Amino acid sequence: MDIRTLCLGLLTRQEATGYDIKKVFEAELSYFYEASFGSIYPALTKLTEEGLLTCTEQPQDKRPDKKIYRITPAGRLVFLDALKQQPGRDHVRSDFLATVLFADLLSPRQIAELIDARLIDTRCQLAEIKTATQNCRHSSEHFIAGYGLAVLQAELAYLEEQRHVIEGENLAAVNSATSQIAAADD
Amino acid sequence: MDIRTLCLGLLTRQEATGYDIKKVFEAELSYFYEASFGSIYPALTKLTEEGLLTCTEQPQDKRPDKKIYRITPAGRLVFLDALKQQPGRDHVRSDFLATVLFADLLSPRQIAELIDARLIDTRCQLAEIKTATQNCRHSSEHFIAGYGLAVLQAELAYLEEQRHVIEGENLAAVNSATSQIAAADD
DNA sequence: GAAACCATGTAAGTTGTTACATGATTGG
DNA sequence: CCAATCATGTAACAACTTACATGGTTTC
Repeated sequence: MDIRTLCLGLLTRQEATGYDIKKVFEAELSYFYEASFGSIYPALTKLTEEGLLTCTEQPQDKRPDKKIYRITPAGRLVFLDALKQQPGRDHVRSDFLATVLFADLLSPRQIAELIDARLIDTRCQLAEIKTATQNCRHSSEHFIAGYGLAVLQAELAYLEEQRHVIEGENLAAVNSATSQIAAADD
Repeated sequence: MDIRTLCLGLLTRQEATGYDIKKVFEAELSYFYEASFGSIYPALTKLTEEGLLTCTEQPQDKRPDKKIYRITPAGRLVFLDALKQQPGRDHVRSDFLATVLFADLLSPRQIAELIDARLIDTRCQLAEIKTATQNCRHSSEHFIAGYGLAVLQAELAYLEEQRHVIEGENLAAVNSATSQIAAADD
């Protein structure tokens, strides 16, 4: 699902400005989607040209006019149609794991720093999701936030329990990782 | 880290053809990266032009020549430098979660099908990683595979335990505290 | 007084995918 | 006999990011 379609979807919930939509991407959706103004504003403009949105300009003192977008019946139909498509696989892109893949080219200290930073950032992300969840109105938003929390917590636990596998450079490390994978078979 | 850099990194391990590299992306890296031939082949060509790789053509009967790439000392330096950059946040893009976000627009049956398909696919992905792991030689590869397994298992558990939140037709209990949004929908 | 927030938008650039082009070989 | 595997590559396209452009307001 592209940004354009997601914007349309968010507008099935309530009217919003481009700025509002950006905030939703940064909060509720931050775990599984990202979007910059450079993709949101053009998407809204084009959806409006196509008759899927309407736009009301609300003048403001000493600021650009606020453009409030609302979905049209046609827009609703188009979105419902997009929603019926069966979703493909998730796309995960992790610079962290790509770096870890080449841990043998880094010093133990660099590896330790890498993982420490990751732990901090993951905890930070957990806190962000928890904060964002307080504004959720739909049960589906809670479900999604919970999904993100479950994944991040699993990552934290794995990192804490298994970091020694890449931090220590001995053979025992390999055996430990292997047994972890074997245990997962159950 | 872009595909180009990852190709360079994979070639620090051992020589390979573009085809070989594609297989690595489909197996060991499948959980957290994707790459098509359309990005791999041009990347290898360009890296070779820049002197970071060498290429040996090995003629084959009734097939295109096999092009075997090897990393140069310069290539190794460039990669090590890229590896020292602190990795940014993961990028996750999930059509599934984007769809779930609008679960209230789908019928209970559609939601059930959506989740059933997700469970099947997640189990399938788990199996794929387990299979791919059998070829791992480095402890870091085991670590990464374990990471993927840990995340996927957390997803499975969450889905199985929490699917009722979005499936239940009687959402009143879940929503009661916070649902004042009906007015926003027309 | 600096940072963050509010509010919009565009243009250039990056990065990647999909589809096409070619074509033999092997396994179920 | 059809699908998958082996093996390379290009061109058109899609989608998104970054940086630029503008500038007042609120909060620490």
